[in-house]
This record gives sequence, C-alpha cells and structure tokens, in this order.
Amino acid sequence: MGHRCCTKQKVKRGLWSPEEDDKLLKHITEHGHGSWSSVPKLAGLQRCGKSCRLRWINYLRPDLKKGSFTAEEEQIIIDVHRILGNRWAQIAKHLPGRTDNEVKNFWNSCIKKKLLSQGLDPKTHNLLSLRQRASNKAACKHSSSSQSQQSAFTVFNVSSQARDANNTVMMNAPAVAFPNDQTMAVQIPSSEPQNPNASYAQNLNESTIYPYGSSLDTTFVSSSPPSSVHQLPGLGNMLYENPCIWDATAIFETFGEPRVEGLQPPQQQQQQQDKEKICETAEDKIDVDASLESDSFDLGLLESTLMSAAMYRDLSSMDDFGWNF
DNA sequence: AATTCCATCAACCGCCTGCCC
DNA sequence: CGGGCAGGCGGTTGATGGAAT
Repeated sequence: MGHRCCTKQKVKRGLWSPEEDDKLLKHITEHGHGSWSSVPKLAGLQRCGKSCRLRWINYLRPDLKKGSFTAEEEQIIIDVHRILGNRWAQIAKHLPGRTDNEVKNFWNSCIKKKLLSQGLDPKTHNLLSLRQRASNKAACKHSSSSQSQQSAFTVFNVSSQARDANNTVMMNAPAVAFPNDQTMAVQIPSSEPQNPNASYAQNLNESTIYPYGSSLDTTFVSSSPPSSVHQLPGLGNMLYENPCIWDATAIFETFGEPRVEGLQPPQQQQQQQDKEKICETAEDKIDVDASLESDSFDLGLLESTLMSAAMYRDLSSMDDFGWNF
C-alpha cells in the first residue's frame, strides 16, 4: 500500500535510474520542487511525490556531503543522540550536508555496535548493567563466571587519562558502571573556561550548553546533593540512596576529537585512519568484558558519556537542545 | 568456483503533525 | 471544530556487494 498521493497514479518503485535522476534534478533545478505531489507529473516521472522528495533530499541535493563520516561527525552524532535519542532529523541538522537517513544508517550499522562493544547501552549511553552485559556477552558466545559475583557498582580501572594541550596522557580516573535506571550526578564548576580549539562547541549556545573542551570536574558525590549537583534525566535515583561511591576529578581537553588511549600526537594520524576501520573491527571487540579490560578501551567514548552529563546543565527540556542551534 | 552469510544503504511504509478549507 | 491533504519523520525492508566458508 502506497501513500495517498501515490494511489492516484501508477508509480514506479525501487531504485532510481540515472534517467529518472536527471529528470528530477533538471526539474527542481529549473523550477524548484514547489508542491512535492505535483513534482512527478511536472518532471515526467512515474514516481510518487514522496519518493521524489526522498530522492532529492537523500541523494540529489547539491549541498550533500559525500563520503564516509569523519571521526568528528561520529562524535557529534553520539553526543547529540545521547541528548535527543533517535531523532535523526534533529541530529542531522548538526551535520551540514548529511541526511537523517544517512545518520540513521550510520548509527545502526556502525556506532551502535561500537557502543555495545564498549559496554555502553546505545539507547541510554550508560554503561550496560551486569545483566545486559551478560546477555550481550552470551549473545557473543563468550562466558565468564566471575561477573556474577560483582557488587552493584563495578569500578573499571580503564586507565582513563586526561591529557595536556598536546593530548599527552596525564592522569588516571576510574570509570563507574551504573546499574540501569540509576542516577549519576555531576558537579559542574562555577567557572566555565572556554577552549578555543573546541570548534564544535563554539557552534553551540554556550549559555546553555556546557562547552566541549572545557575543564570539567566530574564529581560523583554522596548523600546530600550540593546545589551545583545536577541530576541527569533518565538515569534514575540511586545516587542519593547510596553512600559516597567515589570522587574523581577528570580534566578533559579538546573534546572534539575522539582519542585512543596512550596515543601521542604523531600517532593520531594513524588513529584517524584506524577510525575508518572501526566497523571492520567492531565484531572483534564484541566481548564486552574483554574490551573494558583491554588496553584498547575507547576513552573517547567514555569521556563522551561523562561529558554528556555536563551538557544537561540548564536545559529545560530535550527540545531546547534541538531547537537552540 | 560456488554458496552462504553478513553489513551497508537506498527506498518504502505508516504514523504524526500542521495547514487549509 | 473537524476532515482532508501534504510534508516530515522514524522504523523497517530488501537489494546489493563483499567476506567467509
């Protein structure tokens, strides 16, 4: 069953031929699309208006960016998705030249697997619960009995290390796995130093979005929340029900570019190339525990998860994020 | 070399929303 | 106000090509 606009006439379906593309491109270039429902007739195409619109938006539009996603684009997708969820059209607006369809496909075929391989829930961006990790693990045909005896909180020492201005690794910080539907609180410093290198952050509304690339105290606190502690939507209520878990200070620099732990600047060019192989290697990393414990843990993703907490600051709603820039 | 499996991506489907009458 | 229509969106499907067996 087609769309209403397609029921009135015979319409062709399936892949577009070069001839059809030419007709549509020529018509829209000369006349604009106007009402999409009238485009097929005016352009001499046996397609429905929706199909023409989709073809134009996803393929023929002259401002489309061709080629694979860059590491920076990937990071933007992850960060915005964490806030907005599967609102692909909104996410795509942050990526000039990319379409919602493209972003959606990239997410489903690549990023989703990468997050899972890092032990992160693609929906919530939280670290997966032990149960989820276990089921994920089972699905991957790996098993380990040691996990079942862990406490409610699992602290992974992933050698998460902040970097100096040259991205040199400087410090260690633990990462905490929060069981599902739990709360994480993040203490935001009152001053918010700007980092001129955070190009993406500069595009954001910096009065409402905590800028990427700024120094950030990420402090997981105990029972009584100080005024500057912000509860994160969708993360539950466990924090205040538990005594102090840990307190760590992390300093993040130049957040825009995902990094691989321990890489020095000269190696980052290779890292960039390696990034393109992520999809190929994702399956190799599907063993969640192995990846969490291994040296190849993607610090960029972890930082991203923590940094996102700060991005909630002063947002009255998810929609604010989507509409403010 | 043939077959099967899997990942990717273009396109479709159906729902929702806003506009117009 | 309510119905019809068109556009927009997210979920899903199916074709395709490459990798694995």
